[in-house]
Amino acid sequence: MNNLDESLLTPLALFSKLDRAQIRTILDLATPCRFDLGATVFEEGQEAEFFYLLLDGYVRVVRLTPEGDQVIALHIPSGHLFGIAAALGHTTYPATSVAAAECVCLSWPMKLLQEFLTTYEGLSTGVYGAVGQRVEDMNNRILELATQQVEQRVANALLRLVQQTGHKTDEGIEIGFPITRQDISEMTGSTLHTVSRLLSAWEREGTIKSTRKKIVVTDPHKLVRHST
Amino acid sequence: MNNLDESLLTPLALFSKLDRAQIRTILDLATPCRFDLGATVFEEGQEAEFFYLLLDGYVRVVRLTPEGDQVIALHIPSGHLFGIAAALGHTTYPATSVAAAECVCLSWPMKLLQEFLTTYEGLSTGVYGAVGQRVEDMNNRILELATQQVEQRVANALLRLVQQTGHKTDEGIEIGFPITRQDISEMTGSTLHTVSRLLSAWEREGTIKSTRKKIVVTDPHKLVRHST
DNA sequence: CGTGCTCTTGAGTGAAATCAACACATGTGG
DNA sequence: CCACATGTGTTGATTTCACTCAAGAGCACG
Repeated sequence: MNNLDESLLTPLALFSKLDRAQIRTILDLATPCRFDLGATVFEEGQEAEFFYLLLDGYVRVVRLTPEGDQVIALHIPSGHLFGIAAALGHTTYPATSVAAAECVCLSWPMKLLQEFLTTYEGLSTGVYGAVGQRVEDMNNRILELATQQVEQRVANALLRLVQQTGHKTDEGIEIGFPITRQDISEMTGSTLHTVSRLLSAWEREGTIKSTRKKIVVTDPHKLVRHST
Repeated sequence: MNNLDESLLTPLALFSKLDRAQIRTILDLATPCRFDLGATVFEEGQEAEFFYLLLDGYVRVVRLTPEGDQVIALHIPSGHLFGIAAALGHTTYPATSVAAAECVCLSWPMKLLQEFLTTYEGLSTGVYGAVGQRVEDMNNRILELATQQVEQRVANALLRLVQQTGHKTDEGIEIGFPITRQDISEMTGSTLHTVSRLLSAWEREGTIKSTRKKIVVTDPHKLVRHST
């Protein structure tokens, strides 16, 4: 029996339909864990032993091609589940997960997932809703990759990052975790050179400010114009 | 009460865990329907009223960008469910579905989907397994679009079509429904001109044979070489 | 027997990758 | 504390892949 506080879960939309006792039960089965920036939570193809709830930080989901190119599939913000492969019939993880910032998580053995979903009616709606959200994101990503130019894709990627992870500073909205040109190129199917050129141009025209691993969007409206 | 024969569903993996009585019940709630080649089953954004089981034919799932570009997300082969938006928390269809060949379907009111999933334990595994399969496909598609050249993407698209819909003829394996260069370009984020050039080149080297709306792969191995 | 679709092919162009070189920051170990 | 390696970012020059533009040929259907 661990002593995790119920207030960890009660504010999360995912658990909003559960009562205190149910949350207590779930919490008592959880194992807390921490990951340093850059640490790997699990790798593509591994037996899917655990699923996770991200309490704080950001997790980056990446895939690797046989040729060695890396593609960033999505970023998970705190409060969301990840590694829920088994809910969709997988027994191995379909992608690698890496901590994009210091991360605090809870984990449960994968076999509990099916149990949770059937036992706690309210949970499955939320879980499958989240899956649906990700499917939609992926769909939009495909649309973008198939029809848009690199400039638009990079602008869209930044806008999404700002929207999902941004926090206000006195200069504008800053992306919530360290991110490199290389990372952005892997999110957009591009190269770090092209991304660097674009960001330089945008910095010159006053749309963003950027230092090493940090990007602040000062004029989101201009970015939106670049995105269409 | 309609008189649909139970043998429509019994061979399908999706229903393999249900007994005769359960299949009878489900079947009695179904409405059969037919779609001509090119007919629209439902459109993106519409209220999701029904979900469908494709008994025969092929359904093409397409999305439209604000700029009017069309992208083909995937093809549904017979025996599979489609329009199951509600299982992932959507109330509207996330994409448009068009008959890529003559289609025969069964349809059910969407509100029955939740009911079926909770009532028939064995069904939900299959349904979510299918969703997982599609998520994986989409993921691979993203990887392809982000890292591969047009030639490789077209080769992969053809291989997938052959695998999923192909049937043997005396010349090779033929794709199971009429398909144009334009269609292939919309599957690969390319243009009909580039696809035409590639197919011409492959025909010259003896990899495929193609006439209007028809493609026969005569040498799959060569195609595999073009795909990597 | 014209009127759309579908497909082909050539020529020119352009967006973004590649190639190449350097600048700057960060952290490490001697 | 400095020397050095490493990771990150910038920018120019060159190249190439695939798109755009353009024209025409073949087929299918009313």
